[in-house]
Formats: sequence, C-alpha cells, structure tokens
Amino acid sequence: MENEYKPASFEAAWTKKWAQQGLYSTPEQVADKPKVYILDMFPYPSGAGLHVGHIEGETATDILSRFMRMRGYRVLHPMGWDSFGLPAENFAIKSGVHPHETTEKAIKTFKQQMDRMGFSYDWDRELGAHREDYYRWTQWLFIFLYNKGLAYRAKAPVNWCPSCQTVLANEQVEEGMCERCGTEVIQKEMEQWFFKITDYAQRLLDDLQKLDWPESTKLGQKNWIGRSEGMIIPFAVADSKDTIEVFTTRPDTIFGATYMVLAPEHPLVSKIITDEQKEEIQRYQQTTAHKSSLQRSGLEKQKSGVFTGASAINPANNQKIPIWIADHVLMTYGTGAIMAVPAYDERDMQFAKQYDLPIEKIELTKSKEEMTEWLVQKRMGKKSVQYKLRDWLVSRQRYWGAPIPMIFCEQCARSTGLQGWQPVADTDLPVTLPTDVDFKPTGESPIAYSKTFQKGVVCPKCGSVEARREVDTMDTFVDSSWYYFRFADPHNQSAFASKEALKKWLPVDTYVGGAEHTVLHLLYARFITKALYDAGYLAFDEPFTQLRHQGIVMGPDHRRMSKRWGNIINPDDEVDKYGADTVRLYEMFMGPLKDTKAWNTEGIQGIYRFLKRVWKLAEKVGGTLPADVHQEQQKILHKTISYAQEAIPKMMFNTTVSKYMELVHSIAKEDTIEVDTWNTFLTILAPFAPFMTEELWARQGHAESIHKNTWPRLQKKLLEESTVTIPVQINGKIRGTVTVSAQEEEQEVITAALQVPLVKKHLEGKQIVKTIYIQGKILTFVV
RNA sequence: GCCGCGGUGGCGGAAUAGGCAGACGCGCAGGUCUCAAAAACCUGUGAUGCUCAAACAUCGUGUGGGUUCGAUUCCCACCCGCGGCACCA
Repeated sequence: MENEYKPASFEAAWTKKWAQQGLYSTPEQVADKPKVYILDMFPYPSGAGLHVGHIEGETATDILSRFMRMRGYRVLHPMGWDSFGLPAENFAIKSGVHPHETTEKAIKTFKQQMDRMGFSYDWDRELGAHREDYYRWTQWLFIFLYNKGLAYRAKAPVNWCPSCQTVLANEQVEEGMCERCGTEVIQKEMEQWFFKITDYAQRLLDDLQKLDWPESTKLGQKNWIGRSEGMIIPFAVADSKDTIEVFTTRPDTIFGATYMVLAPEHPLVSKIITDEQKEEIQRYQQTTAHKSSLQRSGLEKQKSGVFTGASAINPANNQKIPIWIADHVLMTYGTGAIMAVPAYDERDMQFAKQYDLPIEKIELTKSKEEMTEWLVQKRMGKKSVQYKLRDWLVSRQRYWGAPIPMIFCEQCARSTGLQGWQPVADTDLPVTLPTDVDFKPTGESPIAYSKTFQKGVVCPKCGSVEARREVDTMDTFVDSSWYYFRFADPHNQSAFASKEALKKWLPVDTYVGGAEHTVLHLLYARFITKALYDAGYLAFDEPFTQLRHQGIVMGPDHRRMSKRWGNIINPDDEVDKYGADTVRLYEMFMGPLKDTKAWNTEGIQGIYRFLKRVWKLAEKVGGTLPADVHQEQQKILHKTISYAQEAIPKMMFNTTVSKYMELVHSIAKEDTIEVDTWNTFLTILAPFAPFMTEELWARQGHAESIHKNTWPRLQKKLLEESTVTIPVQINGKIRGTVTVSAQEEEQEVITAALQVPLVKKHLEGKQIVKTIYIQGKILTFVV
C-alpha cells in the first residue's frame, strides 16, 4: 500500500530539482554535436491559462526534445510569450487594470502550468514581446525595413466601428459586425504604415517547394499569394485622350468583351463621367464606401453597378463598349478595371443579365498563349503577373503593442516636401510605451492622450522641436515574425541576435503549432526572414525547415471546447487527478498529432491504469530469467526501441505508446524483470513520462538524472526473425497459415501449405492454375 | 461557389511500395478478490449463420463501378462530414 503510485508526491519536487540543477539549460559549446532547434509557436498568455490544446503541441515538442538530447544532439528548446495584444487591452477597458499587470500575471500562470507538465524549456532564454528589451528590437526591425524601403506610409481603408469610435483589427470584425458591440463596421480611409511584403510575393511562392511543411499549409500560402498570369491591355476611352488599362487572364476572349467595369475608387472615374451622370455616380460611390466588409467580401451575392455614360474602344476589334462602375471590381487587384466577357465569365454574365448588357457568344480562334503573343506583337497589350497578396498593414490604433518608432517633423516636412517622417535614432530605442493613458475608446490611439509620450521629442534629423511621435502601435504579428531569432541570443544588448548565435542555432528545425496560423504568421515570418537575409543578417532565407500542426482537442461531447457548452477540460484538474505524466501520455495517445480529436474522460483512465501498472512492475525488478525467455524478451524490447526511434522523429506518438503497452504486457507476464531490461525500458519511456521514470530511476539508487541517459543502442540482430508465419490463400481467400523458416525455398513452402487440412479441403477436386509466392509474405493458389 | 482534408467495430484509433482488417486503449459482458462496493487482476468482445461451445462458412473499411490471384490501400463516378478562401477579372 505504501508503494502506491502517487504522482503528486514527487512531481513538484522533481520540477524544482531539475530547475536547480539547470538540467534543461541549453548546451552552449558542444562543437562535436549536431544542433537541433525545436520550437513551439509563441503562445498568447491569456487570463484563462494554458489549455489542453497548448499542451498537446508542447508535449509533442517536449518528447521530441528529450529524445533528441538522448540521441546526442544539442537541443535548443525555448519558450516565450506573444504578450502584446487585444484581450489584455479590452480587459483593461472593462476593468481598469493595466495590461502590463494582467499580462505578467498570466505569464506567471502559464509558466507554472508548463513547469507542472514537466516541459523541458530553457527558462534562461524566456522572452516576452511586451518587455522593453524585446520590443526595442521589434522597433529596430521596423526601422530596418523603413531604411530598406520596405516600410512606407499610405492611405488605406480600415475597419471602423462607429459606436465604439475605434479602428478594429480584422480579427475583431465578425461577419461584418464589431465583435464587442455588434454594430456594423464601416470602411474608413486613414494614413497607415505598411510593410512591402508584395515585393517578396514570387519568392515566398517559389521557396515553398523547399520546405518540409504539410501540403495543405503550403497550398494555403500559395492561394493567399494568389499568383495569376495574364495581360494588361489598354482600352482607349472614346472621344478622349485617356486610356484605361485592364488586367485579364483570358486575353483569348477579348473579342467577346462587351462592356468594361471600373472599381468605384478608380482614379479615372471622376474624369470620364458625363455631367448628367455625376450625381448618380457620386451617390453610388458613397453607398459603396459605407458598405460593410461583409458586403464587400462577396457574401452578398447581388451585384450593383452604375453606367458612366462613357465608352471605351476594344483595341482588338475597335468596337465601342460602355464603361460601367461596380463595386465587385476591386481597386486593390490588377488595375482596378476589367474588360467584361459575359460569354466566358459567370460574374460578367450575371452583371450583364442584371443590367441588360450585350452578350456576345464568340468562337475562340486562338489559344490563350497564341492570343497573348498576337496582342504583344500588335502592341495592344503586355504580359503581366498579378498577386492577390497585399502589403501588410502594421499600424494599430491601439495601446498594448510596440510603439512605431517614427517621428513626424514639421520642419523637415516643410523643407523637403514629403519627407516629414524620420526614424527614431537607434540610440534612442526603445520608444517606451507610456503608462499614463486612458484605455477608453475615443477614435484615436490611446497613446495620443499620454502627457509624457511627446515630451522633449525632437526631430532625429534636423533637431527641430516641431516634432511629434507616431502614436500608433504595431500589429502584434510583427512581434511574432522574428522572435525565433531572439531565442538564439536573448540577452544581446547590441543586436537582435549575434551572427554567431544565429549561425549556431538557426533555422528552426521543427516548428509545431496550430493550423490557424497557416497563412498570416507563417507568411510574415518568412517575409521578415527573407528581408533580413537580403541585407546580410542571416545565412538562410527560410525560418522553419519542418513544420507540423497539432489538431484541435474537442470536448468530451465532440464539440469545440467552450464556456457555452460547459465542456472545457482544464489541464490543472486533470493533473490533480492523474498527475502530469498521465496527461502527457494521454494527449499523445488520443490519436495522430495533426488530427482533431475529442477528449475522453474515461480514455485518460486507461493511460493512468497503464502507468500504475508500470509503477507496480518496479517491485519485480532484480532477478534473472531463463535463457530462452530472456532472449524472447530482448527481441520484443529491441523491436520496441526500433519502433520508437523511427516513430518519434515523425511524431507518431500514439502508436509508440501502444508499442510500449505491448512491451509492458510482455515483461509483466514473467515473475521477475531483469535490471537491464527495466533500465532500458525506463529510458525509452522517460521522454514521455519524465516524472515517473525519474522517480523510479532514483529509487533504484541512481544519482544522476535519467534524463541524462543516452538512448539505448539498438541491437539489429535481435530484430531478425528465424521463422515466419505465411498466410495461404486460395483465390484471394485466406484458408490457413504455414510457419516456415524465413529463408525457405518456394517449393518447400508450397509443399508445406498443401499439407494444411483446410487448404487441402478447399483444393479438393480443383485444378491449380497458378501459384504465387511472395518471399516471406504470402502464398496464393489460383484455381 | 472554389480549394484542401477526411469517412474503418458501441467509441478514440491501428494497418496502405496492394498481401492474415480491427494493433493499443475505452466501453461492454462474464469471472477472481470482497459482507458489499470501489480498486486491481483474468477471460471474452465486428456482424450473421450453423437451435450451447468448438470448428466452419458467409458478409464486412461511406455508396456504386473498375483494375488484380488478392483492394481499407490504386483508378473512375457519386454521397456525407470537417476546415480554409471568398466577386482576385
């Protein structure tokens, strides 16, 4: 009874001891060992604490890290916090508690929970996006991009909630409504900072092929970048000197173009319209400008348009075609103008029918390629490649983020025209986030109301006091676009990371996180990496060599975990009940890492039972087995080792656990367990169940941690089977088996098979037409 | 609408260079222990037929076809579920 498995009695003590020993600190100078960098996606430290989904991915990387250490690699396995962001700020608006306080508190909880799970992070390298020594380098990155011409300021439509009087991030707009108050969100033009990710569109597309990522994720990126090849063809405006360029991927259909459509924001709209049309068009433009993102994103199927009164000349056949304006044509893609070919485009057809426009069913005489060449030769158009990808809008009219390190100088603006914006001098970084702000939404950045933020600001270029800081902060995706560099050298005061440290650890070898980051985070990180690579800061241009996603963990009722359903599994409760090892093992056993799977309250007990059984087995350790039993057991042991070392790097944890269970069944059958077998088993189980194995290891009298063991050497000889059991088929149906030696000749196997009673019976009175034998696999008679 | 992923016992899932479908776990049933229960342990567990059992046979991996000695795995058509994108010319 005293030897009952009570994880609570030793898990916390080991966590403490491991930390004291610095067991998981990253090896710095181990020149002869290969490196591996295993990383989890930067978690947002929410007030709700770590959930079972976090734990799933983090357990996977922890097992992999522990395994790789045992295999002789030096492993970098760090953790940090994506700690800027909206939830803390929204909470501050409601409660008045400063986001810094909320965030630090949440981090503390997260860290405790992770420690409790036995995750082997090197906490000396912990970092947080909201800490000054981190965002100082986020700001450096902004200035770096600005200096390279990759950050610029421009007018852009933003989401605006008229009720909350604030700009919303895209994530805060749910089906066209403000997530907080439910008011319809409108589009508003504001001056914003952008990163020029579009410069990298082609490379971001091309380099996907060199990555070991899930195909679906690569495809998601590919679609998001959205490359399409076509032509830009200028159409002359009738009775005018103006031309309108259209982009088309179907130049072969140009003879069927019966009208043209411009985006409402198209610059030529105001120029070409006739006076009679002016009012109608202005009214139209106003209604479309106020349309919510819901309608603009096409969820409203009905199209609407208005005729300009002007016409254009189709260069291919000199036909006069009417010019329309409609908001289903986007100013942000192509040229903001299209030639409409209703006969070959469903949308054009819909619009044509709606407004009774001509539809011409023409015959296509040339292929797309031929027509492209023909138009190029006739100088009627030029080849063009367009991307859906747009530049990255990084400005946020929000408090809880890294201040954009730019200063606007009136003096400079006057003397140099547009050059009013100046980057903050490197020596003045960080631009510290002020604390004297009001979080209540006012329509302007909360920082604008700080009394201290603009104090003593002078222009970094001319020294003028007519200077004021940018009051917007950066999108939190900027924080997470470069954090993996910082882990290589987290305390560096003179660079985001030293070249040596980067060379030592980067790129990330294995990256694990949720599939919801398929597009944005991963694309941004790749872009930043390429920009830094081009400037010579990095020796690689892709940050994450191998990427894997963990699936969603659903509630026991197979629904998404949510307060609404009351089906949330709190990992703390589970650890209280069963201990961390059980929770770890269960999360891995539930199914393949990438799959969506439901938590099963009874299923976890099966794992608990398994660990209790292992615990009890320790009592049997010590004796010697008869030679033949020993031999048999060694075979099973080494088969398990073989399976595990193949499967763990592939993150096939569920089947590895089941192989361990089979091994336990096998060794539990005997009255005694040999010490060597036991030690080997504990060692291979240690990455999965670090607490129990450490405790049992220590109880055996070992002074050193089991986690310093090396992975057992596989004895390949033991894997070779001397005999095999071969199924015997007749016309594809199994009728029996024969056990023969592995190297047996075909003729001998057939002879043996013919002796099997059932086979004999089924062959009776039949003619064997053909016999197929596959060495050591199967024997088939065709009759 | 387009793209992607998936459909295997009562449940989570194993097994695909085509070769004994259902490993492992849960649940369930029976048993051991117990005054009893829990825990633990042992046995059985895809369906159907053969009036117990064993043995045997037939069917069986979403549906319908095809290739093959042999298909969960390959090919064609379809149905259902999940996820992403959303008027991108």
